[in-house]
Amino acid sequence: MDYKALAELLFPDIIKTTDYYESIYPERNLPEGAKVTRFAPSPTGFVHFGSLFPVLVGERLARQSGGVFYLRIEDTDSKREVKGAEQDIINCYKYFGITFDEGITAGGAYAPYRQSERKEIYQTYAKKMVAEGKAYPCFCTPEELEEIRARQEAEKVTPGYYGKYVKCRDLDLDTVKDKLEKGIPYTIRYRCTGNANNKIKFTDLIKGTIELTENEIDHIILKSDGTPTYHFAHAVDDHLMRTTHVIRGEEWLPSLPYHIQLFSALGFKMPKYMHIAQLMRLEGNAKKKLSKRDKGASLSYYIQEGYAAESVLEYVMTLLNSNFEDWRRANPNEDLNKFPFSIKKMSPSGSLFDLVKLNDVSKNVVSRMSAEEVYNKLTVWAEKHDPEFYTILMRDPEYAKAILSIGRGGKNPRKDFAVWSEVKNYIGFFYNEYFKITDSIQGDFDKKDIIACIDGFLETYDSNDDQTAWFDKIRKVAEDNGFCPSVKDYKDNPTGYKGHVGDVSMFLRIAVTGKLNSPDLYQVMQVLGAEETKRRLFSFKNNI
RNA sequence: GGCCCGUUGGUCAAGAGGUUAAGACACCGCCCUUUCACGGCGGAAACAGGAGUUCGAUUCUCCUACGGGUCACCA
Repeated sequence: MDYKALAELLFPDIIKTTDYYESIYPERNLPEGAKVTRFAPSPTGFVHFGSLFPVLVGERLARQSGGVFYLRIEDTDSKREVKGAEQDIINCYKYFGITFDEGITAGGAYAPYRQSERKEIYQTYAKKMVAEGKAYPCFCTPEELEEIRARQEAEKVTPGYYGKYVKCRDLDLDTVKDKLEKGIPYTIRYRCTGNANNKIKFTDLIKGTIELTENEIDHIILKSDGTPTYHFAHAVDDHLMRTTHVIRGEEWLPSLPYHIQLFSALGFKMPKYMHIAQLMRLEGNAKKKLSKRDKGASLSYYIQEGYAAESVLEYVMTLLNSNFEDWRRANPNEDLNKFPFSIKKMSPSGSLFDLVKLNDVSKNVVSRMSAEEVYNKLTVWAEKHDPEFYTILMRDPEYAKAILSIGRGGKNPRKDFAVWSEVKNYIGFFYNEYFKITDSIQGDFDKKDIIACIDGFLETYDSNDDQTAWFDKIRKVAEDNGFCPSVKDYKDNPTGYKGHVGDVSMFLRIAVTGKLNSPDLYQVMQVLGAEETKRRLFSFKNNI
């Protein structure tokens, strides 16, 4: 069989050689140990939360080693393509602070980074394989393939195009020419020399040494429209773009034996592989893959809810590297990127997504931010997702920041909210648009006493008092009205009083904030201002 | 079904042939406290099961169970 002639017959328009591509995409000139990683999504219009895992691993590994992290779009399946998806991907990751050194927007020396624009490259390599007898055209129709599958199912053997089930492996040149002339669609298949009875050993950087069954199937490398399948594109691109570490989901593990053959058939050096376990969620008692339909499966969900990018990154990092939380405790204010990310600390098994933990992590992250920082991020979020609140926040930035400063800073900051969408609930009462008495006084108190307490407070309230003086006055008001000035004393003798100073505080709190619970009332009044504080107190006692 | 991967408290997880088997989240109790948070202290809670190797196994080996992945002209 004249394979060279066959190659010319199939690819008459391909005139460049693989040597040409090898020379224009040379080995990268990087320092020793620098890692080249990539993120290679398909533009299907959905950015999965789980994709953050390989992305973050790739980004950290590359940046930590002085290497390159690039974005490659795998758009070889036009049927599944969604327009605008590319931009979604970029925007989504941008929000989380993930940037790419090279890719469809940044460009780079290994362009194009969109697989649909690399057709000629794939065909050049496919042509070479045909010329070397390592690939061949297959004219089988979908019906024929279905027939084969049915037969294999009946015979209870592994399905696939291999062994005695192969039809087109050794067609002679004239037959091929004839079919080509008739315009019969065809694919290019890899001529596999493997045997499923053989085992191969492989070392994955996360999973360790694993034993796999050799591939024996003549997989398709080029589809009938001339575009490559994932496997072939993976081999060609990751070789030509000089990827050193392939980081992907563990769903690729079963096709690894085939990839190994492909790299070898093409004469490529194998990259290192890291297969990351899937993120699960709990359904009843079963772990399920976090799927498209699940709330929270999409990265955009977190943007909408108003999770700070740092929060999500921090949470993902706790799942990725088991010692991250220890590091964080030792370095509470350090930049996340300073954490020495290590492959060795990655777990080989899949973890369960835990929203509660995410929220806890997020509360911690937000509590470490300055009021200024919170204000900035909050307004960016609100502008898009709560325009009314945004306008209100923008009206008086200094006031908003003063509100956000309450309980912030110091050793033990408040941890009130995990997401920006919660903030309005916490601080809304500072704005008259949102201020409303929603809670009612707890306990059995005489209306007259409540009014008397509020009046008593109003008489002596001075916004220039410090917190101690302020509270002493409340104690005094309590005492004057038959309430115990000390909660402890009250508990010893509950029948001797109408209530205690805490109850008086509750009256004031509800009058001023509308709620039973609030941040420190003294500071609330300070921020609110004497005038508004008094106005609310008057209004409350008059309407009680 | 074949092949592959995995299995330490409810969750994330550390760990080593001999440990009182860390820590975090959640939960419960107590303390602090004018509320809520914060913080502090304490509690309950785990090596999937069965063989084998070994003086000794949760750690090594095998089997079983369970969970997951994959078997496309999708990635």
